[in-house]
Amino acid sequence: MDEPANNLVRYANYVVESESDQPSLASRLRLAVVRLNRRLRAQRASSSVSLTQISAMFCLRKCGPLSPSELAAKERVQPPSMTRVIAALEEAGFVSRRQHPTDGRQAIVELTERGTAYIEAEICAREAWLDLRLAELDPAERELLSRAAEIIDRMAGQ
Amino acid sequence: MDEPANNLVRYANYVVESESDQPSLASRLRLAVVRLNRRLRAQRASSSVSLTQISAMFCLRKCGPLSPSELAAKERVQPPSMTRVIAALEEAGFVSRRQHPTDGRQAIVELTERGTAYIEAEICAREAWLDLRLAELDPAERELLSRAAEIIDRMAGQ
DNA sequence: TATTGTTATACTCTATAACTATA
DNA sequence: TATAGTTATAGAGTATAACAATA
Repeated sequence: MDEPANNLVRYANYVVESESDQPSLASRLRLAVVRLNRRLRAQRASSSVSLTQISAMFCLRKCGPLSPSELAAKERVQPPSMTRVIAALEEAGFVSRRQHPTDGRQAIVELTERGTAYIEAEICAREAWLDLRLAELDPAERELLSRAAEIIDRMAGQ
Repeated sequence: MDEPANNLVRYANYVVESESDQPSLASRLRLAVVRLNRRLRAQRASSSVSLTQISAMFCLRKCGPLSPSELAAKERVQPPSMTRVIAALEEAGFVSRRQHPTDGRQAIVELTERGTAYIEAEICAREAWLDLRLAELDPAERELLSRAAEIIDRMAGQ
């Protein structure tokens, strides 16, 4: 798994392969992600739930109840950031908090029925803009993005 | 170009195709982009230039000198947001501002020599994290991400 | 002493509304 | 009156540092 030399070789190959008058793959992927993220955040106006909050709720739905620290680690943010996300979700009634049965320091955060329903239903409407953009692509492009989403998420989770 | 009915059909097909126990492509792509964006922003600590500023400089390098409004439109942000980006870049000496020859209201923003050098050189170092992640992929995955970056940027630019 | 979580504080990115200067 | 740009202000998202409670 840990083969820096090999990675460097492959990296060199990849650089050499790229056309010299075009930005690197890293540059292009970064700019694409920055711009799509900006557009997605701009769609939040119609909803009271932010992208960050939705991302955390997705994580809870996928993983089940988690402590704030676990949730912060999975979302790759610092604990104080997650404190704020959880507080907002709790106030909205989308997650509940209870004490850990044996460790008084820990809390356990889980989706409420309302939070689950929100994630499973309202998100579709919320994603209308992206859904439309995706619908304008041809099936091969969507298939490509589907695999790209998997790779990107894997990279971001490292 | 404008075929909503066709898009709806294709959208329906795409929904039917997806596995019912898996989040939609829109959800997965959105979460992947949010998480990678977060990781990329976290890499900014070592540099004084933000992702947003770099994105604007890339645009200037690609398009040549632009007015603040044109730059804001291309980056899909509001003019006041671009005002701040330009001010920061100007203070850092990466862009310069001059008056439009005939229209006194307009300004023209362009990369300085220093800004051009920055974009063409220092970005590579700045993207070390993403470069490493990309180097760990196999060539087919990088090729896939290269095409995905193109599609994503096109979607975000609409 | 180490871990979990929160509070305090600050910075970036973005937006809208209101203003100034020019056309 | 319309356009280009800036200033004022606000809110989201994130971080680090310092603190409290528990193990």
